[in-house]
Amino acid sequence: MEKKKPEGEQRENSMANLRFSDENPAASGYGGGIFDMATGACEGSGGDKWGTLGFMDLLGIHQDFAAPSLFDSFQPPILSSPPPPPPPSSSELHQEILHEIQLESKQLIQQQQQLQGLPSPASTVPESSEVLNNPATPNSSSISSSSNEAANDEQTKTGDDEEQDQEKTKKQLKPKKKNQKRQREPRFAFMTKSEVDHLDDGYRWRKYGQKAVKNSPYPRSYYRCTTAGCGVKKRVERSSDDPTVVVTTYEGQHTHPCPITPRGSIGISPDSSTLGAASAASFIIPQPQYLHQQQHYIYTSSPPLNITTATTTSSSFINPLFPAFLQERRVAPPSASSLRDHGLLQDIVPSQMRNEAKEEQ
DNA sequence: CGAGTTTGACCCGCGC
DNA sequence: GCGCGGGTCAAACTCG
Repeated sequence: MEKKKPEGEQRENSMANLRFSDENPAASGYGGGIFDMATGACEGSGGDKWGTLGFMDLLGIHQDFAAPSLFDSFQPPILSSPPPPPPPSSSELHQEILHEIQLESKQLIQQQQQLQGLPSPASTVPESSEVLNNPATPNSSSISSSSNEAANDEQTKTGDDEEQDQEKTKKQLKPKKKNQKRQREPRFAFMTKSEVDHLDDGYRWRKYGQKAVKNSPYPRSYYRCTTAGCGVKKRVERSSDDPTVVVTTYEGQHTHPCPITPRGSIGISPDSSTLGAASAASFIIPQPQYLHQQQHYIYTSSPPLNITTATTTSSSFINPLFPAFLQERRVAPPSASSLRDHGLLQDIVPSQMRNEAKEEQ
């Protein structure tokens, strides 16, 4: 069995050059920007709005949880028009991300169309978000998580299942209801220029799988938050185009304060029930130990945020998926108009960054 | 001994 | 319908 490098050794360079990108900026009005930790300056579209923020600020030192009313203002991913095709010059990694974005957007839209008539602003929050944001309300109709499915299975499993059970023991079957699509939870992805695969974000993760990634020599690792009741997952993979870039995708929201960060409770109501009920932005990325390093960010989110105007008031924009360290400072998205003029990928990855990636190859 | 990792097998969704 | 690839499970294993 292969031995991992000591964690401490890995962390030394962790999160150097973080990048965040919106997974569907075309729909959300969000675009990428590179945040330079060393200078505090921001590059790329909308960078000026980032420029005044320090990294510690971004990481949510001044966290205050969003009130439900703020969440109500969150717009669902409704695309008025199909997203533009990715530019032909896109890297494979970015194309993959885009593909995922588009798929998820499509699925979410379909779900909304099916499950909702005329969505009101409050009800248009993607149901997948409700799942996450309401962990304490198992009666929520939107919940289709495995626990609920398991409960359903328990109820539906009776007589003729006994024979099947024997087969299942061998097949590791975890029967799922047909016609009940497995819902994808909201995602937040970011790219990290780092030598370390698994970034220490302060939460405790347990690796539950690893898969080889097609067209990439680097495997993708799957992690789950080890905190009981917290179903947050994250995928970590290294870009095949630029091995120095690690793509970390978070899925779900933490329902608990950061367990290992001394200041993990900063701004976080210790009452997790409050978080759940209010769909509070519990996606807290704590203060890592490597803040002194120069870091670049591109933020991403999924499902996409439908920021319909470029001037979406940063104070009212609270996405339950969006990391609190970005929300808390009301980080305003870059100009949406600048995003619509380009392909999705260009929105996700600022041109400068893409140039960087090319140069590095 | 508990927690975390590895790894092969399995399930499922999607594209062809 | 089939194959592929992504995602997950769980037994075996390692480590502290």
